[in-house]
Amino acid sequence: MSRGISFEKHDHASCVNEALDVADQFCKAHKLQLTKVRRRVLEILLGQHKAIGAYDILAQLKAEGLGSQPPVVYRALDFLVSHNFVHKVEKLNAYVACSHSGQHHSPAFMICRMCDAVAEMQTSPKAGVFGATAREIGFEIENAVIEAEGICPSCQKDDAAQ
Amino acid sequence: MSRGISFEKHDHASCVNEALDVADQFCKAHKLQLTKVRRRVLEILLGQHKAIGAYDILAQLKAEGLGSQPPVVYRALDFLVSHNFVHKVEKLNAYVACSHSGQHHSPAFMICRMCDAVAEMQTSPKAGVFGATAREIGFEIENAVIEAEGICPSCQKDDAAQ
DNA sequence: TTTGAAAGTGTTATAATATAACAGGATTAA
DNA sequence: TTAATCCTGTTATATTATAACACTTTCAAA
Ligand SMILES: [Zn+2]
Ligand SMILES: [Zn+2]
Ligand SMILES: [Zn+2]
Ligand SMILES: [Zn+2]
Repeated sequence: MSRGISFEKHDHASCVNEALDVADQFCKAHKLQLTKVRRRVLEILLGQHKAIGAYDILAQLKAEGLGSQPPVVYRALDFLVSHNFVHKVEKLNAYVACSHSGQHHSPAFMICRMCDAVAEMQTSPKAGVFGATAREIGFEIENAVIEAEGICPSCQKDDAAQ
Repeated sequence: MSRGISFEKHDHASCVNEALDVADQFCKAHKLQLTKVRRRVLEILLGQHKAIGAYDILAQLKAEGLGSQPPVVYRALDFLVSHNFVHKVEKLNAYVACSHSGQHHSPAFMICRMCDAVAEMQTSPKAGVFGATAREIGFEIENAVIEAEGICPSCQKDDAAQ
């Protein structure tokens, strides 16, 4: 399982650029069209390690003259989600850029309720006690939503400093 | 961890009655008002081991003359959820009666995408690999959404029978 | 047993999230 | 270059959820 990188200090500019590069290459390789709108939505989401609502994204697109109606952003999100460039955080009805773009994987999230930061990590839903119980009762897991809410390391420090 | 009882054949009438009894007793003991609307919403949810949307519940209440506007059902759901008689299934934006009423616990769900049945089981979010990783990166888990989608045993059988 | 505070309900209005449907434009592959 | 496919623009509407305020019920203190 990978680390929750978004909670750690890192070179975010190159974090964004690398992810965009990966997306460009993946789409080229798989003959997918990473169009202007789609690429821009991904870029907006990559801008922050937070989950952003569809209508907030839409507001940005609008300001940039890149489409003004809900279907525009929802279609872009559908594309990005279906190819795993972006995930939906069900608990927030909001969307977050993937930290492991292009690969099929089962994400899990840790959501800070103070600063709204979201860290993604990888899971194996069929492993562990949960998977064992599923097998035991004969339930075939196809995909899993795993989202923990709590407080991130940096907000814990801030809290303690008071 | 308890079994996914809703996927198993069981005496559902007594399953409902027991849950209502537990709720009655819990509310009495904790001086909570399990009012007509609240009790009826719980009963409707207990009727099926499925997640039901707020507006579907509202439609039933309406038909029974028990309140006709959204806030009525959302307030009842707020009460029932806050006391753990009911859980929200985030993936479905829908609500399901708890199978372990009255006790504080961390539910996890298995949702059949064919018949919509929902089975609840108990988890310890802080245990396992996920919890370990959270501790490692210093994230304090307060609560977790764990919802697996897939196919329940009975739908698998039906499928195979084709 | 009044009476006042707290909790619950009824209702109107509106916010927030998401999709259906169809016309038109761009891209791709014959 | 043409047909098929995919993408976008737009209107309209569906679905889920909450704010705000008036009124009623419940409960407990006086
Ligand atoms: Zn970054
Ligand atoms: Zn934080
Ligand atoms: Zn039952
Ligand atoms: Zn099923």
